[in-house]
Amino acid sequence: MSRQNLKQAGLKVTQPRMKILKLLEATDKRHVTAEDVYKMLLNKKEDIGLATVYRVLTQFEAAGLVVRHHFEGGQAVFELANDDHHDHMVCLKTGKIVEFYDDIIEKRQKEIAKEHGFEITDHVLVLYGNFTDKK
Amino acid sequence: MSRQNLKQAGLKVTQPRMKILKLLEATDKRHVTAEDVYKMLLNKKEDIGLATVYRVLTQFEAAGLVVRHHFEGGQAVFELANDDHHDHMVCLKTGKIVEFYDDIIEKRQKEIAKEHGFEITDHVLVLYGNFTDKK
DNA sequence: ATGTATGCAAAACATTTGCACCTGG
DNA sequence: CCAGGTGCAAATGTTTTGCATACAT
Repeated sequence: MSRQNLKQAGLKVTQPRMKILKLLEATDKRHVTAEDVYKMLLNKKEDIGLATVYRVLTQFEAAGLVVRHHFEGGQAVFELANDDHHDHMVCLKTGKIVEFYDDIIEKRQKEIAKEHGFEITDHVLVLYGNFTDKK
Repeated sequence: MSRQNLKQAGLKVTQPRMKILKLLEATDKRHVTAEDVYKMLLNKKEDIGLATVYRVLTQFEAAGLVVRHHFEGGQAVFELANDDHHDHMVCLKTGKIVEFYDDIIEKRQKEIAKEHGFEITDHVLVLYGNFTDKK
């Protein structure tokens, strides 16, 4: 439950933090910008400043509750962190984002890093393009 | 030769464009920010505005002469485009960037895209971490 | 000549920060 | 009560733009 997540993260359970976390859990958009969150809160008549949204999301990121991505286009997008790692496919036309995970790629990355005496702390794999199928 | 590249790209051969292109070809740093370019030009007593550097780099990108990357940390970095695609390994401590290419990963990306009815126009794979070896 | 490029300063963005006030435990 | 959190406005850092001037063809 949200309240627990915040406490575990060592964050005081305040209204803004609770509201933002719940919103992230409730929304059907897995990937949102700080501005998105801010506007969604405005629509709900919640009175939270944009600066606070940024601060809270940054704290959530530090706590591992959310992941911040820098896809194309200035704004960073945040997604609720779920246990498993995954990469992204971003449609340049519609903005649609699909997540995927591939063991072969993950394994090769580790091998390649080792070959270069490199220790991976994180990685980003994003495919940009567009969906061609019916739907 | 630089002059040709510009003409082929449909860009008028002006001093700023020539100087920036030559600088990119001459420097040993493959990855530079707009600010880097601007400062390098200042050091050479070339009088080119930062705005022009941005404009020119953006045109070069559109022309396929350079590639723009958004690694961690606000600024975009540009690299001279050479025929072959490659991915990057970025050291979070030193900023060192190593390029690599792996057929297995490239192939899997295409397969995965196909599985999702997705047409890749571009992709980004960056490993963040740090080099552990001697050097 | 003449349409395009440039330089400068100002604007535009996304994000961060300073500070007085509010709030959770 | 009191450290920490919040809102607002102002600051920041990067990139873009408007406009008068300069340049390439």
